[in-house]
Amino acid sequence: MSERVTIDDVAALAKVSIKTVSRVLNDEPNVRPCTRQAVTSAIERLGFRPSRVARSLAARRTFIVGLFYDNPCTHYVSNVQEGALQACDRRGYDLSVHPKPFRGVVTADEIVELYRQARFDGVILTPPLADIPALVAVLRAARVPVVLISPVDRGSGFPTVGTNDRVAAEEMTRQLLSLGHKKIAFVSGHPDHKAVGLRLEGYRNALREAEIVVPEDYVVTGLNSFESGEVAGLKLFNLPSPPTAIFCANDEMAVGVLKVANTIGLSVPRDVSIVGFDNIPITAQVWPQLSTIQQPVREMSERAAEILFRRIEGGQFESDIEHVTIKSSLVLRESISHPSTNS
Amino acid sequence: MSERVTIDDVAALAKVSIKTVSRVLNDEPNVRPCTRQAVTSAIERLGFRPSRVARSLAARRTFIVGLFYDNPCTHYVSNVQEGALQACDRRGYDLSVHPKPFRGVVTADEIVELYRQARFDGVILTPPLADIPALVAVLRAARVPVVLISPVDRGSGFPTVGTNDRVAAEEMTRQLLSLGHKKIAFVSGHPDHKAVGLRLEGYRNALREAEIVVPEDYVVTGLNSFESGEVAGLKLFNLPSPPTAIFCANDEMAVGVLKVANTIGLSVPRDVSIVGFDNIPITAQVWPQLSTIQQPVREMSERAAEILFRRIEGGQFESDIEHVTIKSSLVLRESISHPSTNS
DNA sequence: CTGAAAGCGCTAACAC
DNA sequence: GTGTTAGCGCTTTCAG
Repeated sequence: MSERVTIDDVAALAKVSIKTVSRVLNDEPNVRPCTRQAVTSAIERLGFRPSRVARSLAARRTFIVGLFYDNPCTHYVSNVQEGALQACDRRGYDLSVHPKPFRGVVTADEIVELYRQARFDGVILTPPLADIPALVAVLRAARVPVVLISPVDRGSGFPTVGTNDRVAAEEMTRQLLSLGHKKIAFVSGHPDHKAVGLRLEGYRNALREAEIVVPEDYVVTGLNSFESGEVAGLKLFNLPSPPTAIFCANDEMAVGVLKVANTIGLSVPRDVSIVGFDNIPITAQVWPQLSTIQQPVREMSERAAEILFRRIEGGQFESDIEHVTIKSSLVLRESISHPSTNS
Repeated sequence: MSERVTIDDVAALAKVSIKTVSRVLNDEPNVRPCTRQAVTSAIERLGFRPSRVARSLAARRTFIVGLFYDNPCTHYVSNVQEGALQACDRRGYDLSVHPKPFRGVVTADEIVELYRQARFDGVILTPPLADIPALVAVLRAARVPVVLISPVDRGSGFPTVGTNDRVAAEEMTRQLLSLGHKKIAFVSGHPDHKAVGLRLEGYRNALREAEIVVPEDYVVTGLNSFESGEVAGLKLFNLPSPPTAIFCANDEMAVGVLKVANTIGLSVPRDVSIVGFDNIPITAQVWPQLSTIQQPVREMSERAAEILFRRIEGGQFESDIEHVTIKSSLVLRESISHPSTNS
């Protein structure tokens, strides 16, 4: 009822030792049902809530995991958070979120610092932070329990969860090929993001497989932003022989390309097909709706959190490092069709 | 260097008492410069980092504030988080984020529970949670230090930061009137959101001021979502005498209306002007770009956090309750023009 | 099955 | 200026 009820108050009321109360709180065995009952009702009557702070100090575990990110895409971040939060909820952990602007090695030290001061039980890293070998190396050296969300699953020494960016990009490219497109361009993304690099690879693989040679000016580099998509689109549409389909490494750029197409009077998909990657909400709200690839971001971060919990709780015994891949899938909507005959 | 360096190790190395180390750590006065120097270098040499957990337990303060929200809009939430995070960073606080699906009073108890177990120093509430009197009342009864982000600034007993929704909506409506529109419709939002209610009031005020009577079927109710905007738009366009301008209580619905307009072959703004509210990124990425109202969400939550810190640190003396309003402003873009003569 | 005692690593009074 | 002594509210040996 009143302000500060402690475990001692409960023990006194239940006429047991604080150790017994502690046992009940932590669902430990070796407590007689009737004792347990007495403790429970004392807790109830006093409105006792154990202090996480005190528990953390004594148990030397905070039940807090740190989530570090540096990603300009709101939807990506928000999905990562939701997934992690959900997993945390289930397991009684708290999440501490930390947007860290990418500044190379400095950031790594900041993360270690926070890990040590705040005594996180573990840390989750998302791209592009998870893609920076130097940063990851510092965390390893500091023996921080980390799980990475990253398409790169080798050599980090940490468990990783990712998706099959390359294969999904291959599939989407094949989809365009199967519609009859031969002049397919690609707007690649920010060089720091490994994932978008893999998407470019997938695109190239599929075209090679179809024995189509891509003129180099069909591959333009964007920066993952809407604006960079506009620039890229303009460049492609002004080519002497413009493409009939444009595959963008992410949705924001695809929307940029779409807008430019509309602005200069091209009709989508009649004059040009456009596809993106990520399936952010806007792809379903523009006109025409964009075809894209659904990335299972929530599931990925949920999974990452679960792996982290297992390692935390498994202690040092869980030494094998797992790499999980969760599949992305095509979302086909209005923005694609057969190429028009006059192209 | 090694795993667990404590304040005792530092004290031993610096040949002082732990209290002196503590003084240095907390920048307290009454330490001779040379002693301070000795401590500092001992800290440096040992790589000591004070445990926040231990500090929290001893000081009976966690330096953590809880942020509770239940808002479907990703951009809103993300801006609130960023603002709060920034304020926290500056003042050495941590933020603990908690998406709480609105389930009436149950949620209030959950918040109190978390506050007591996690020992937050304070709590920030955003709409629509902050708009629920019953919920707020429970927090008051539990004596939780709270700051609300809410357009309603009276009677809660807590400090509040909000924006001038009604006045901004009045201005936007006047803007449409000044372009010559007389048939202006309004798509209102979810009834649980007080802010969108105020926007409707602003719309009505401006029309009353202009002595224009609005037919009741010009005001339709949406649910703040894109889809509900589509439905609302369809309804309005099918009216015997359709409006020449549509004001939506938020941007998502405005985008829905815009999409429907495009789909049924109306040209915006030639056939109909459309405006939204919030200035989310998509408004600048659709074609034509939407006029809207810029809500200073980041600044609001930053301010809310600062007020909370002041109250936490000011103890019980800071008893006056402040209500801060940060102005919203019009963002005029392509989606509005004079009504065409044939309407 | 249960309890006594000893911390966890820091801050807070109050001496000196 | 600085140190001593108590805690903060739990978990954890280790006896019983």
